[in-house]
Amino acid sequence: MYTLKKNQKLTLAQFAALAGVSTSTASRALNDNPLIKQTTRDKVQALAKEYDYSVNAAASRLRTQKTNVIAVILNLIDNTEQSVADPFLLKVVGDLNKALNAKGYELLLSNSFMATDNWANYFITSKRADGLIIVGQGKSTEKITAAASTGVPLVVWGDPTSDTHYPIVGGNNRLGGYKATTHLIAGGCQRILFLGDPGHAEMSERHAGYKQAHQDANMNIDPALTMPIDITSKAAYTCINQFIRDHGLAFDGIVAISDMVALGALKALKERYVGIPADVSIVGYDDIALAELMHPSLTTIRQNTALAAEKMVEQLIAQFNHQATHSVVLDIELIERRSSRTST
Amino acid sequence: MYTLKKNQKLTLAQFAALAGVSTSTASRALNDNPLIKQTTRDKVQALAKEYDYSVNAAASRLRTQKTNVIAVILNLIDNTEQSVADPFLLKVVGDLNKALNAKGYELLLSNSFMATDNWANYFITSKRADGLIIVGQGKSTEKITAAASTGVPLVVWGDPTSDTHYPIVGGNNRLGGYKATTHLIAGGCQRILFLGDPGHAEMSERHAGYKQAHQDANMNIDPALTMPIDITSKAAYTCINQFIRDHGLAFDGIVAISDMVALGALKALKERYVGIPADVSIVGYDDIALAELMHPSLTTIRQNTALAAEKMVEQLIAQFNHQATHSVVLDIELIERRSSRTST
DNA sequence: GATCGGTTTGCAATCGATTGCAAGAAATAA
DNA sequence: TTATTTCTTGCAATCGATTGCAAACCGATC
Repeated sequence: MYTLKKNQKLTLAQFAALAGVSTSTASRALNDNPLIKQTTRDKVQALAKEYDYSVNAAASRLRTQKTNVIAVILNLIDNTEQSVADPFLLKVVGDLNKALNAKGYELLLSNSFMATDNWANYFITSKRADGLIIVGQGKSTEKITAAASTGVPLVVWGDPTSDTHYPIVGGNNRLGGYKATTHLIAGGCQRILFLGDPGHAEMSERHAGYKQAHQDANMNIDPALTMPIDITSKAAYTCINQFIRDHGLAFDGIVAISDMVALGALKALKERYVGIPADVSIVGYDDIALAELMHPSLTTIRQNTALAAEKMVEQLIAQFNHQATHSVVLDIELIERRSSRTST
Repeated sequence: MYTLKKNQKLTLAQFAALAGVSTSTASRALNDNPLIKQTTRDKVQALAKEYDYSVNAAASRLRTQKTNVIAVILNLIDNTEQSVADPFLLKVVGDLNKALNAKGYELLLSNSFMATDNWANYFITSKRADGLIIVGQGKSTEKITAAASTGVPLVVWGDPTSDTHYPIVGGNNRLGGYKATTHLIAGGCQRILFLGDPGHAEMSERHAGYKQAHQDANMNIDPALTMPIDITSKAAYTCINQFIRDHGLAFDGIVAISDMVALGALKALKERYVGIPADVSIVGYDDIALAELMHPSLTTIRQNTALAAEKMVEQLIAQFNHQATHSVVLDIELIERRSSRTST
């Protein structure tokens, strides 16, 4: 008994012998196949626990052509260092992990720097995973389009209004940009900086919302206030410093493309003793855990990543079942905190 | 030609036929086996690219009994919500991803909540991964010990001074606690709070450093100043508020167990208009990206996670090669910023 | 032209679980 | 008792790549 437990490499055949059944019965019993009598199933499953037997995943995957693994690819923006350190991205990964596990899938983590260029080939054809979840559209969507065109099941976190043949899950970016800007305008801001690169799909939508908000308020839009920077706090910090050096404090509000960007801006302003929100109001994006901890706490647009993760998994599974899929736009929410003046 | 490319499911046999060689030659050529003539290898590899052929990982794993996958388990502290959102943990994951990829391994992400209780069995025996990297010792090390006792290759991120049969990689926690505390004492602090639960291995070491620093400075240690809280900013926030309500501002320094904890404390203090560092100095731990962005920027103990990740992978690979392994203590570094008074 | 040494290639068994099909057991009907 | 139906179970082929061993090949030497 004991020695058997120690013997790690129980094979299904050996285990079936122990249980006194054939391999087919053993296999079916372990998979709770109703073809097998309930009492037999119970007995076999109990024995499996006792002997620490578990199915060889490699063999099973070879035979069934299913891996129950989903590859999650962090599609970082190429040259920049938005990097794997971005708390928001990692939060998404954490939520995906939870959502996938809930559906019985495992999560294989990759980023766009490693792996090959041919995602479909590397992950799917070679049977490493059953589907792809790509976090971020990057600046170009070439690789994504290429993968999708091979018919590989995939879902993207990005801007859901993009017109694509694959489903995209994301927040309502235009509304987010709109709400953020409107909130600042309501608080009395006249000249609002937009910190983020509109060349990127999601950012472009937010920028559209930013412009819309100006129009609706009959304010004209100064293109010089749109700063196309990388999505990092450092870029924001540098940008604000540079801007003030060049033009003085020629703004009274900031719409930042992420909380990290907002924090970088905040730091630059504080160092110059600019009052927040007295002199400049700031709105971030994402609502990462730290937004609330800042001083002043950061007004921001919250994205519901847990729900997003569920939706992504849902859309992916739909593809496995050959059901129709569609992009999903998630509601966003303005979280008012202390970094912005309240409407008067 | 074109139709062939579209036909996704090329098998090695079919591919070999295309290339005009046997499966064995094809297989060897793809693996750069020197048995095969160089020109043949080149030809086969070129063809593989052209036809988008890649080996079926499931079949390969079944045959070779190697997966080239490492399972990374976030060993969260059970009841609390240190959660997958902790930036430090996720930073470690990001670094591990990089270090593993560099050595040709893929990263399967799990956390202690999912999966089964029997890690060795679930991941290794069932051939899902070749080894385990466990991030965090949790509050009990039962599962780890159980897994290690089966002889499974594993490495732990935790307190390397723990006496174990498996290698642990981690920072010099005692020195970290010591340096943090000494720094505060040098800055004139008299009553220093310790925010973190000494019941946890790493924390216990840091606490030992904290005590040592007091002794070396001939200061006595007030046990009432040690606050055994969860590793979350929220717990810290609550704790500080409670403490001040009960005892007033009966401290002038804080050693926090993580930057997140420090930030929670910081928030509570700022809300009460306590001057940082004028009234209270704070030192965090980890040096997450946000430490620098805080206002005041956070003095903290930096852990070199990138190096740690490399060391962990190294120790794991050593086990694959049946070489001796050992725990690794990494240097830590005090990063002086603005949340603490400088030595006078 | 036969033989030898060395290089290059191919045959066929193997890894372990799954599953279509068919046989065996049990239960019911005639 | 035998025929028929309904449950259960088992046989054996299959998934696709790898690799020990042996065969084929090449040029050179005797």
